[in-house]
Amino acid sequence: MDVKDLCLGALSFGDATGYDIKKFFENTFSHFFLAGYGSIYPALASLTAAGLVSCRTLAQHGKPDRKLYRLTAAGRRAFLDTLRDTTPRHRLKSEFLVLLYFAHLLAPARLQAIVDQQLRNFDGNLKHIRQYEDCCAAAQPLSPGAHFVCGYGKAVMTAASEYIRAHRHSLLPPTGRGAAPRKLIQARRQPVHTASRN
Amino acid sequence: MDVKDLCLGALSFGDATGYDIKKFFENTFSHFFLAGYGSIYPALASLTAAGLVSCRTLAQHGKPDRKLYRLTAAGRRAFLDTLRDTTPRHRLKSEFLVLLYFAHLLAPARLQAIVDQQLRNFDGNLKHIRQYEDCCAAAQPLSPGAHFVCGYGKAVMTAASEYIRAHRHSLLPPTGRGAAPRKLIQARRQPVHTASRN
DNA sequence: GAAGTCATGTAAAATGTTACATGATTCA
DNA sequence: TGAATCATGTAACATTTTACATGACTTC
Repeated sequence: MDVKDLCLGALSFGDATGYDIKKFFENTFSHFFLAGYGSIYPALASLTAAGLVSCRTLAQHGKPDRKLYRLTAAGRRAFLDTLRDTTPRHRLKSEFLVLLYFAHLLAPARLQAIVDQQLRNFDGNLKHIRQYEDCCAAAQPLSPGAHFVCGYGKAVMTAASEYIRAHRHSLLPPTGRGAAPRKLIQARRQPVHTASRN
Repeated sequence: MDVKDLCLGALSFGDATGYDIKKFFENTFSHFFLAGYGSIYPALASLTAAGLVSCRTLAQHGKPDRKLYRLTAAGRRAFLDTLRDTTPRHRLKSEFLVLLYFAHLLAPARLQAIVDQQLRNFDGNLKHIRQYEDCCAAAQPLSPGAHFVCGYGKAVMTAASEYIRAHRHSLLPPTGRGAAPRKLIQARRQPVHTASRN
């Protein structure tokens, strides 16, 4: 399932331009699927060539023409096929966790900054989801799928935040006012024969 | 942060072959970073060319020669620089959630299968993390980073599982013994003008 | 006056996945 | 006898990211 398929999905809710589709992705999928213009515009071009979407060009003054895309019957069928056949993968790619795994090689201040930044990100994402829910719910009730997915995002990010807040101390060397005078902990050089056998 | 950097990280725990490194990734990073041979072997070749790792070839009978890689001083420095400079991103890419977002276009049986499969995956991953913790802890206490990252994985996947178990019914049309005789719910055709403006 | 929004795209570079190719040994 | 483990790699393909290029209008 790639950006092309997601574009079909976005268009299943109505006609849109590439720009609109990016907005839609940001509002709706931001916490589990992202795409930039550099993949959306080529995807739309390729879908048009394949006859899965059609395109009406609307002239504008000053700005580039708006290109309004619409699902064709073939496109709708293709999307349903994708939904039927796609293997539901679920992959996390986290430099954040990699860095924390190597906490013993990081300066304490760096570690602090990384953790704080991630907590802010989660807070921002949570806020974003809540806004999306409120703003959509004002217009019409969210579809069950949208509702489920928002709830999932909130549940997971809340759990992640709580875990981080509860356990961040275990990564940091004991420091600060009231504690014992700051003792720099040396990054232990690991012995060079853990993973090898023979 | 790419596979090359992760290879340096793996080698920071000791010399290893490409094969060992893949094992290491699977044991250690599997829930937030994966790489296959097709990216590991080229990465090691390129690191060797760049002088960040050195390579000893050990002949074997029948099998291809083992190539034992070791971090060079430059490699160790490069890895520390990466740890210092990498922006800690954290991205989920989930076809699972995309499919659920479009629950209204999925056959009920398909929806069931998707959800069940994902729950099994989470259970499997949780088991995998627990085994890793137990097996490592038997040898030596886990590093704080490793411990934190395992705990994070468990916390998040547990929350995800619980959320799914608690809310999956909201995706499925009411069905089954005891309930009202199965009433097929038609996938509502969405009107075609939600996302467009103008 | 600066920043943000609307609006399109291309091209190069980086990255990663998949399939292929080989083959002995060990375990059930 | 078949599957799994050990062990390497290449080549083609797919995909994504990043930077570039343009430019008017609106809001602070």
